[in-house]
Amino acid sequence: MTAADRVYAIIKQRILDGQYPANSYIREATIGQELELSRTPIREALRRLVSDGWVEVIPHHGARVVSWTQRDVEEVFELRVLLEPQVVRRAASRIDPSRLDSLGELACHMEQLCERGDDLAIDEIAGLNNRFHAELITAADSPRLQRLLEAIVQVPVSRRSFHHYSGEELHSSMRHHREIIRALAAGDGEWAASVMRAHILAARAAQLHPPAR
Amino acid sequence: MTAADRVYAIIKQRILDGQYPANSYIREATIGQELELSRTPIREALRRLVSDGWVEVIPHHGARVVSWTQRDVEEVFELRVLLEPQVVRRAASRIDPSRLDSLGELACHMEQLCERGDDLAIDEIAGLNNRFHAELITAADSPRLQRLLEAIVQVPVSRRSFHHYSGEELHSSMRHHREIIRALAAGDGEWAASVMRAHILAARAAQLHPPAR
DNA sequence: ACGAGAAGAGTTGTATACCATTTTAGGTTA
DNA sequence: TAACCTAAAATGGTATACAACTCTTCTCGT
Repeated sequence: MTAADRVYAIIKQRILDGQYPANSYIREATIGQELELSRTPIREALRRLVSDGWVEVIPHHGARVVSWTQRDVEEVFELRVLLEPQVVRRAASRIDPSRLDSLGELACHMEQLCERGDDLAIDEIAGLNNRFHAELITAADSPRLQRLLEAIVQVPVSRRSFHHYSGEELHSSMRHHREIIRALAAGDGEWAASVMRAHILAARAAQLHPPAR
Repeated sequence: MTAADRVYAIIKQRILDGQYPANSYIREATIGQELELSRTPIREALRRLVSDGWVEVIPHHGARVVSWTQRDVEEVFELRVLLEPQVVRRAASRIDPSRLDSLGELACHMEQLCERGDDLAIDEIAGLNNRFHAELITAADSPRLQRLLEAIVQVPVSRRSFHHYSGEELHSSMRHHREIIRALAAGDGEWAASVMRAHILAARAAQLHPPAR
């Protein structure tokens, strides 16, 4: 792994952490001094972040962390509704039993955390949920589909999404996981895709129209 | 236009020409000497080509021209079947009359060329067809959808695709264009999406199973 | 003869430097 | 007060030198 790769990962992580807030500028010299690197690998990392849509460049002024509007969130959900069902549609005919098992374990773990229901548990669920989706993408065995999803499913959107869920919505999400596993085990891609579609649309509804609590 | 821009264009052209064959390595120093530039702008051009999917970088080993397998082509069509209908689904409720007019002109122009039927005309049709799809994407007004499509619809796939068409397939493609325009004029996104889906699936069939001629 | 390991060539990765361009802030002047 | 000018600071583009890595090949020991 080269220095530019590391810088890319570090900056991305800091954007996710909120350490680099939206609309803030990332100074090449500043981060270069901090990591004890020259501007060269920093610049390369920033270019990649630009082409991946994490930051935007204002000419002669710098690299600014992009800010997300409501419209951006809607655009992402619109695309996820198309692509994530395709993931499981493919996975249904390709997944092997061992991966089904690990999906089951993830679902089980998430359900247990769901019973606790506190904020920390919800954070953990978010992490496990990401792993769940990542396993599915691997099972789908389509590098391009994976790349597209990674390009649009910015974690800023999904990271704290479960905090928008009501208890009912959270349980519903868990049931979706189980049903997707059953559909995959049955090798039924359309069934799995339908559940996934509902899963994403439910997430969208929770995100866009947070229930009063 | 910077030197890096020129290098980008030159390398891309050479890949299309076959001057840089698939799986061959593009040496930074070699092309640098040839164009009398340092490695810096060449590197930047290569990085851009990587993010556009034309070449891939093996760390410490070099930039290799990507090779397309049958599977890659299938993957791309699978994604286009999902995304391109979404383009027109959105466009149906957003397109304005002037753009409908220019789509009509493009369709008209393509139909005239279609009557000629020689190889040169078919090349021209390919260019106009790209413009047709580009207009639709603009009308869809979704930067992310646009980015995803640009990321997967590599010209190596679409460039010579019309040469695979039989006369019947070519005329069918022209009728699809007209029907998409009618559906958009009617503001019916699902109609337009269905035709587009057929349009892409027809292209896929022509590409994957060339008819005996 | 054969495998392990080292040396070397070739290539990419990074540091540093230079100048141009542009923006911003601050100060000056009418 | 307002317009203008200037200098500082940052990026943008490129060149060059050196460091680090990979792969190949050749040697050496068994």
